[in-house]
Amino acid sequence: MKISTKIRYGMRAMVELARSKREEPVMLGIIAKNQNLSEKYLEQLFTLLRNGGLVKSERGAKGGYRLAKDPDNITALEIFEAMNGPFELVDCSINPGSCKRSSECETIELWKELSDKIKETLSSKTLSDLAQKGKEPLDYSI
Amino acid sequence: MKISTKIRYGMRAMVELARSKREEPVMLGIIAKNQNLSEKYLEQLFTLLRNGGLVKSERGAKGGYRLAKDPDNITALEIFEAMNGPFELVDCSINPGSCKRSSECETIELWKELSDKIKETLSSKTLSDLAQKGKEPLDYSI
DNA sequence: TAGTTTCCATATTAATTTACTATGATTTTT
DNA sequence: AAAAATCATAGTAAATTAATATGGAAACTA
Repeated sequence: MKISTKIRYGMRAMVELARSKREEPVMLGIIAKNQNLSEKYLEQLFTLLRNGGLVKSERGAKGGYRLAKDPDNITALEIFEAMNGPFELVDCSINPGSCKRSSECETIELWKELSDKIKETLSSKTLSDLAQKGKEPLDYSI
Repeated sequence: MKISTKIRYGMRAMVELARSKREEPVMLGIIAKNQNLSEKYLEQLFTLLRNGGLVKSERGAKGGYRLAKDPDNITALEIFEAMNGPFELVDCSINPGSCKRSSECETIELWKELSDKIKETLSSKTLSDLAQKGKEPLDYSI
């Protein structure tokens, strides 16, 4: 059980956006360079963030991305779920039909409790919390 | 981020063992049948449990497996780690060299905290706790 | 002691998921 | 019209997962 790169990249990209002091939207090229990712791949990740309602995009030259909400109101769980879909450790906790043992299963409660703890922990952290760990705001001026 | 079948099967198999009221060791064939798994596959899973010091085996006819410790002294985390190796959500939390961004990473703390919460939750559950969820002890008499 | 029953060890494989790369269209500014 | 950016979708290589397959070794039983 590992955190996928997709989730880690998405989380870090959001922190970068939150640390930006630009008034203008931030181009993917900048973030891609800072995070050592290809711009094309990062585009896919930002599609997920956009679909999750966490960033807004502006197209064309001078376009880019900005946060869709105040970073105080964005939790790590939201970012996680934008990247990875609704959080669930086991399918049967949401859809009991996915496993025919679920009615008699002695371990389903364990996985439910663990899922709840994880969600609780992730939703207690805001993007502001994460962005403050970075030393200074990002300027992006050249 | 899902719990693998390997971990889930291992956890359930341990609960079955814990619920057994036999004095004799339990044969894999019984557990395989109850859990709808092939005996051959279950053998591999029990090798992991044995290497983890959680079960003891007896070979030959009348052989089988039994718990190596009192179920009060076996935690869900031990079972998890026997099946999946030492628990870590991200490599960089243990080996910072695995990611060259780790010194400046704003999210590493998040993953560490989450890892700790998960370990804490899993180690607070004993095999006894899990076994009690099952209605009655298993008899395996024919 | 021959045969059966059980666990032990390792190799192989099919399916799925992950982590991208590639191609090209669309929108906006200059 | 050209350039700069996002948008959409297809394709793919590598890794991981979830098994199956094959044969051996130990212990009990007739």
